[in-house]
Order: sequence, then C-alpha cells, then structure tokens
Amino acid sequence: MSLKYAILGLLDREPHYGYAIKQKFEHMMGKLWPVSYGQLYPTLRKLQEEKLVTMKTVQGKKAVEKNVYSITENGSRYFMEWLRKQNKKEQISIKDEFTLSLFFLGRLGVTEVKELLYAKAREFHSLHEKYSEEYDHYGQNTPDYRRAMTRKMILHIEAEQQWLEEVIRQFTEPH
Amino acid sequence: MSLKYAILGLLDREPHYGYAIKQKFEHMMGKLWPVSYGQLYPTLRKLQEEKLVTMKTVQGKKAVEKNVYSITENGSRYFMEWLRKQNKKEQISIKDEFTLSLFFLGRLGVTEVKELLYAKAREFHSLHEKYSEEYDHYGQNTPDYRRAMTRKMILHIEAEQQWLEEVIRQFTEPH
DNA sequence: CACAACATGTAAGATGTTACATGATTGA
DNA sequence: TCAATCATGTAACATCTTACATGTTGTG
Repeated sequence: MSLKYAILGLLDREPHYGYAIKQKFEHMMGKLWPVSYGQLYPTLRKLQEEKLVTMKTVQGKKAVEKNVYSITENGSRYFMEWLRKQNKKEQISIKDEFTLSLFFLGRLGVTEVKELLYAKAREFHSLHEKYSEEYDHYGQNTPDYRRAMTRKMILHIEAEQQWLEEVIRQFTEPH
Repeated sequence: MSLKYAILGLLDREPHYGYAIKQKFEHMMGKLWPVSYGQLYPTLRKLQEEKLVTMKTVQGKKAVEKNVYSITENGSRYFMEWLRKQNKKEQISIKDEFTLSLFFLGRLGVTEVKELLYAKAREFHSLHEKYSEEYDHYGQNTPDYRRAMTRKMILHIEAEQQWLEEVIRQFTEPH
C-alpha cells in the first residue's frame, strides 16, 4: 500500500497519537480499509527511525501517557513527492482467489460448477445490495470521501457481476 | 492470494517442474499475475514440508537435473476443499495508493489537483485502449481463460474510469 | 461495578518483491 | 559464438494479519 503514506498524510495535517490515526483513517475509508495495531505501531517506529516523524510522550488525564506523533520537514517533503506522482502509475490488479479457482473448475462436474457460479452471483448480489443501501442512506452531512469510497466499491462489484455473468454465459452456452 | 493453490491446481492435473509452473501459470493469467522465483521455490519447499506435494529429481538432457513436483492425496483433498468454498467469500478490495492519495489532495492547489486528475484519466484511457486492443486481436484459438482475464481487466478499468469521472465532476462542480 | 472505548505495544507467521548467484541448452 | 531461454535456488526486505499482553478512563 502503504499505511506509511496514510500516516504521513494525516500527520501532515496535524499531530496525532497512534490510536487516533487508526480511528481517523478507518473512518475516512468507510471501514473498507482496516488497520491493525500490529502494523500501525511498528510502522510508526520505522518512520521515526527514518526521521520522517517524531514522537513526544505527553501526560494525558491522570495516569495515561499518550505518544503524540508529528511529521518532520523531511517527512512532509517525502509525502508531497509521493502525492504528486500517484497519477503516473498504472497498477490495477485483478488477482483474487475466486478468479484463480475458475481455472480449475474443470475438476468439478458441470452441475456443481453451475451451482457454484450461481451461488457466487447471489453473493455479489447481496454485497451490492448492502453497499447500495448504505449509499442511499447517507445524509447531507455525510462527507464526500465517505460517499466516494462506497461508490467505488459499488462500481467494482458491478464490474465483477458483469464479468461473472459473461463467464456463466460462456460456460452455459455451447461454443 | 495464494500461489499455493495455483501450484496445487496445476499439480493436480499433472506433475510439473518448478520452472514450468511459473510459465504455465503466467500464460494462463495473460501476464496479469506474475510469479517470482523468490516466492515459487520457497512455497514449493513449504508444500513438501506440509506433505501436500512430493519432489523427485530426474535427469534431463545431459547435465541438467530437473525437480519434478507431484501432488499427494492429501494435497489433492486439500485443494478440492479450497476449490469448493471459493464462492462463499465476499472479498472485493479497493485499497490502492491512488485512492489513498485522493484524501490528501487538499494539500495541493486547485489547478494542480485538476491536472493530476486529468492526467490519471488519460492514464486509464491508454490502459483501457491497450487491453481492448489485445482483446480485439485474439483469434479463434485463443483460450477462453485468456480472453476472460483480459475482459475482467477491461471491466475493472471501466469501473475506475467511471469513478474517476464522478470524482472529477464532484471536485469541479460547486456544491 | 461492569463494560465499552481508549491507549500502547510485541511475537509469530503469511505472503510477496527485488536483487543476487549459478549454470546448462538451444537456436541464429 | 553469443544471446535467449531453460532451470534452480537464496537473502534481504516489505507489507500485513492474528493473537497475545496490559492497563486506564468514561458511562450507564
């Protein structure tokens, strides 16, 4: 990915502590891009080693200590460089286990294959419904980025549906 | 992914040696799913440790030794189990660096953002053209799976294009 | 007081890429 | 003979997930 740039981007706006980075990022991404602490904290440590962020421990309420992370000048420059070249890469990926499995469906009988494909189509249908519903229920104060992420998900599900339909047709029709 | 299942699937048809697994798999996937030796050989070793495949060294022409890998009964069972449950998972993913970068475009001026977005649109356009051309030039003896992979790529590029158009519209129009 | 949310981390392992290292065989 | 292809691997690193481990603070 990396989480690295997400962290730098958030810190480039204002300092955050670790926990808040996770919360904010996942909210931005509409839960479509989860972050684990097992990745977050090691990445923050690494960014410190690379002098792209600094950490300062501050006293929170009573007994809690929070680690506030800030971006350095180098970090900011590094981030802006990354930001400016994101439009130059062609990198759409269509690697997924379901697609892989299609190559081996010959091992199964025709009836079973049909059942599997139809079941997958139903799976896509309910997924589409789920996100469409979410999308339709957004209110006036739903941030644009949240709406955009859900919309992106819907469009890609529709692409998958379309593709699966074509695959089923090819498998069903004699050729 | 895993490559693991791709290997098992190929070996489930007939024994292969390592090099051939890479060639065959990449041909199947129309170059849309590259495999590195740095992943292939360690995975083969691991599959042996798990008793899912066996290896036998055979004498090739003259001085070459080839390692022929075969699937075991356990491996075959394990693979078929995997194959049958691929229709049950909902796992479309829309995590990519470009999408991430959109959240931070506020750091750039309006003119620069517009330029970046249009440049990305052009990038998608040429990518679409590239795969469409490939698709149109397939002959009667092009295998179905090859055609299907390219078609899948095209559909997802179209989804990206559609989405980008909407993002640009939202960014351009006052709201 | 109990439970959810806040807060910070480590350990082990899965999965993958890039670069390095070596050598044989085939075809132009 | 020279380059492409065939053939097998290792080492280092990058990225990410899951499970574990610990403790505080706010709310009903």
